[in-house]
Amino acid sequence: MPNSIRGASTYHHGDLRAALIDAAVALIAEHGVQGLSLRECARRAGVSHAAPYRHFAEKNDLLLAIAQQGFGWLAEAGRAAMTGVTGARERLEAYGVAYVRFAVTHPVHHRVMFSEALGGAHTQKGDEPSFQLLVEAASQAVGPDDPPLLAAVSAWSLPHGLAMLILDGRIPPELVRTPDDAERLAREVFAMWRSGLR
Amino acid sequence: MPNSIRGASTYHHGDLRAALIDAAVALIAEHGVQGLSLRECARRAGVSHAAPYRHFAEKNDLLLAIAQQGFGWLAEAGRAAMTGVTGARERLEAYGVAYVRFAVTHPVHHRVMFSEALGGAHTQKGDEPSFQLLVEAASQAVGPDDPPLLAAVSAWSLPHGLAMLILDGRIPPELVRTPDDAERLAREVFAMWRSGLR
DNA sequence: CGGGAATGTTGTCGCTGTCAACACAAAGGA
DNA sequence: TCCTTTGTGTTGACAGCGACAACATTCCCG
Repeated sequence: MPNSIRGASTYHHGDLRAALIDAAVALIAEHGVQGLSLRECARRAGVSHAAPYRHFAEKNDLLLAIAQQGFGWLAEAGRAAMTGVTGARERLEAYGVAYVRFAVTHPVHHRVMFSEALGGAHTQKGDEPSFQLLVEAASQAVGPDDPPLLAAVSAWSLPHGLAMLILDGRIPPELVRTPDDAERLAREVFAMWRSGLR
Repeated sequence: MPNSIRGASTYHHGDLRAALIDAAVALIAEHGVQGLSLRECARRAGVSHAAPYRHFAEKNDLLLAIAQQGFGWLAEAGRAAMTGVTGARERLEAYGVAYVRFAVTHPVHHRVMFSEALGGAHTQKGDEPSFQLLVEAASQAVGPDDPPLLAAVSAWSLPHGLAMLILDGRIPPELVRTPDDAERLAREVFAMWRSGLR
């Protein structure tokens, strides 16, 4: 029972872990990953400066939790985008478009998921579901003898690069005002690689 | 006359600005952008903790200097890779391959160039030479009526995404042990988009 | 009802970015 | 030659941070 609901201030917060994650996401949205501070998160959660250490051994663990949340959402979005799509290449493209939309919809999560602070963390191993999804789709898009990994890397690089460029503000903002804009741009980029830039 | 050359310790360093940049690059290579510390840079340059402020108004300005150095090198590498290549699409691909090689050869610079800490900085405007180069090449690769910006974005996204994935360690390391490996991988990814993943 | 086990607090440490005040050195005009 | 100006490096200070230890409170389960 969080304080904010109860009104009265209880010694125990109730769901401090989730509150800290939310505060961290908000803080990163305001001041970037570099501007994240455990003490400020604690302040916003109405809790003392050392309380976060009961839930996260160190600052990076908080970032890791955000990343895990993001990878879960991404796998979900990718799965949803691919259901009903039958052609292998169409599935890859659907995943890519959903990838870009996810990045634009959850910019903080996407940035944290691929921030270097998580260097040696769990996402390095290929067992991330969102990545597995991609490799599966890729393996069906190439011949049985071709290395599926190469196809997966190829199919991942394009939406990943586009998403990064958008988040970094390198794409003219009028092209990506809304998630729908970003999705349309992603489709156009895919189309360009399918036809024009051959 | 730097202290290290003179042997004797002189009050004035001689080229502290460059020394600080080099120290910062080394530090980031060891501990990531988050692990960069002006005081540690000063220590490694054999100088007091506040000396860097005579050359950089704040920490971000040091990162900005690294980024500018990187953008210069990138434009240089891109120009070199495209000279002698005549076909418009071949030029775009040559730029992309050089882009990936640059990122692998100067990982710290590439990471800083696209780190969020530089948010509102100069690289946002499209007047970066390395970006101009890309737009020019793209405008020749599409029909005269097609928007060159879209082609540029498309041609940028793929190598940018691949470079990011490599730097983040998301590509199996045996594929990218050396810059030559990375360059080969980049060519294969381009080839895959040209033929297979249509 | 009682005693761990969680969870939150207070206090502390060293480190950092940044500023202000001061010290030294090089350059150039009198 | 001297002496002032300007650039550069130093010392000292302050607040904020991550992290730890010691302590307080509450929850839960036997």
